[in-house]
Amino acid sequence: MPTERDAVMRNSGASTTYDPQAFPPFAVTVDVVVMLVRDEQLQVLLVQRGSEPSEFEGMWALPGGFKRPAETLGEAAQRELAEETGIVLPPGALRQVGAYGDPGRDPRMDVVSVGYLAAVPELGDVTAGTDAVEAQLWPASPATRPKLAFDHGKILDDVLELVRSEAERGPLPTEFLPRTFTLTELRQVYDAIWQAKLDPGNFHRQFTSDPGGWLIETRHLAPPLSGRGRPAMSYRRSARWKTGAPISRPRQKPSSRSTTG
Amino acid sequence: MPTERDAVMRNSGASTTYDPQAFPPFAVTVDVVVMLVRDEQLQVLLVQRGSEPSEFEGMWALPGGFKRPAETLGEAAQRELAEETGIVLPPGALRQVGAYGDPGRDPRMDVVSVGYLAAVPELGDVTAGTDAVEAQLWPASPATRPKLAFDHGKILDDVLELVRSEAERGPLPTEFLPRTFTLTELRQVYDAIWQAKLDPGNFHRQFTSDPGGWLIETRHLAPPLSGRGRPAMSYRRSARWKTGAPISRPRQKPSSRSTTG
DNA sequence: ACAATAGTGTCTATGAGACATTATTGC
DNA sequence: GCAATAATGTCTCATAGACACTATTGT
Repeated sequence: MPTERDAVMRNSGASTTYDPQAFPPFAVTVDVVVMLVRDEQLQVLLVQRGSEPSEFEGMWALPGGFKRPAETLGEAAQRELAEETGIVLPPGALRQVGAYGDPGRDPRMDVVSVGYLAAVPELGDVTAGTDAVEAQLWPASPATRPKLAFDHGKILDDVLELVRSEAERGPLPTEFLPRTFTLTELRQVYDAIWQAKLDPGNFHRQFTSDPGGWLIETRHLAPPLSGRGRPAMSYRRSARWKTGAPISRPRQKPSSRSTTG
Repeated sequence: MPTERDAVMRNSGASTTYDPQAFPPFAVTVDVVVMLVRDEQLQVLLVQRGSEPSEFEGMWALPGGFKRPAETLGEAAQRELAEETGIVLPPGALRQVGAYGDPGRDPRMDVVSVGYLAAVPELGDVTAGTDAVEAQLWPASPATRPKLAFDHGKILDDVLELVRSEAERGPLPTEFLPRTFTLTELRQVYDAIWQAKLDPGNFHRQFTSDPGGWLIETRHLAPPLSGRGRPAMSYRRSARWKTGAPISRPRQKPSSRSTTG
């Protein structure tokens, strides 16, 4: 919190001009990670930058922009996302990831950015904003995505870890699905998040073991995605599902490692 | 991230003056939650504010202050804590909690604050800073702590949830202890965090079940705290302990509730 | 019938938790 | 010996996981 003793310098640190109302001015921005599951993997919406900071001209980046004084950080994230990509999120769809304020992260100015995550079932029309040359989905994995401008690669890495971790302790994975969904669809979300192939039978039993605890059974059957096969029961997320999950991250991927020395 | 289209208003929103370099200026501050375990409960270091914002005159608050452009958010937190309380933290002792930027959270200016947590074994000399009237420990629980200035109550609530959650998935509890410690001391930390009374025998077995996995056995015995009883083996945290924990939060406290409908 | 998907049953191994028992110290 | 604390042993119950089997659809 501001204290007069520290309210000193307009020019980083060295100045000794004392002014109780002065403080080092920062730009505060929000960056939004819009994530979804497609082709069995997590994908993220990126925008291609215009020519603005020459260091990052034409590079891909997270959509985002300046916070305004009269809005909350979350409201800023929602507004900026809509302005830059045309995507309108339902309230509560955003969760904060963290704040990023390393010196020099933006060569143009002193800026602190707050990252947000929006897990969505799918994207409607994506209309690239005025300054964004283009907006499209990319695989979220560091191995398959382009190099990102600013420190957005770090933000996205943090988001990936957050998603994988949250999947073990909350209903975040259901946010990747529409209001009602089948257990197979939900399992595919977990598979994408953890890059796993969870057992369908065990998965079904785990999520239905506490009726009403994790999921609510709708009385409606959903046809199988491939056209063939038995129709599946449709579920929606339970309001009681705040913390905990009936499932945990598999210990290791299909590579045989026993590094328990 | 800043984009010229959004770099408009100096007066929240309505202005249409276009200036590619302008942005709404914010103060960026850091607030530090210094937490420790004492008297079987989590306690937090608070400072009593001077007369600065009259709304919060004499109230208790988290130590903190302005970020400078040339330092990271974490460095700012470390520096501000030292300036206001005299506490010097080892590197890596701080972890970010979140960013807080609701309009009006500080009546004096537009400010976005980033919260940090430092879990420490104990406090050295606490010397109240120039603007802080006093600095002392308070119980961290909402029921027993004073009402805090600004939105610091919300920040502290978030920290408490973070601590309780992190205890289930990482070595954070060991940060409340010195470099070496006994299993009884570690168990008492978990007890304080979760307000539980974990079984000593089971606790011991869980943390020693994977030798070198969670803890490293030093070859040194520590005398019992009360003077009597068998001396305990001393341990230090394993470098391998990054994620996961051999223990999980007890389902419910000693009140008989079976609300699993 | 057959393929494909949904859902259930069964068995096993692991681990948490309750609780008793042994070990090591000071008085 | 006795009190106090540390550490281990034992038992039970719940559950994750592997995997077989049944159920329901379309072709």
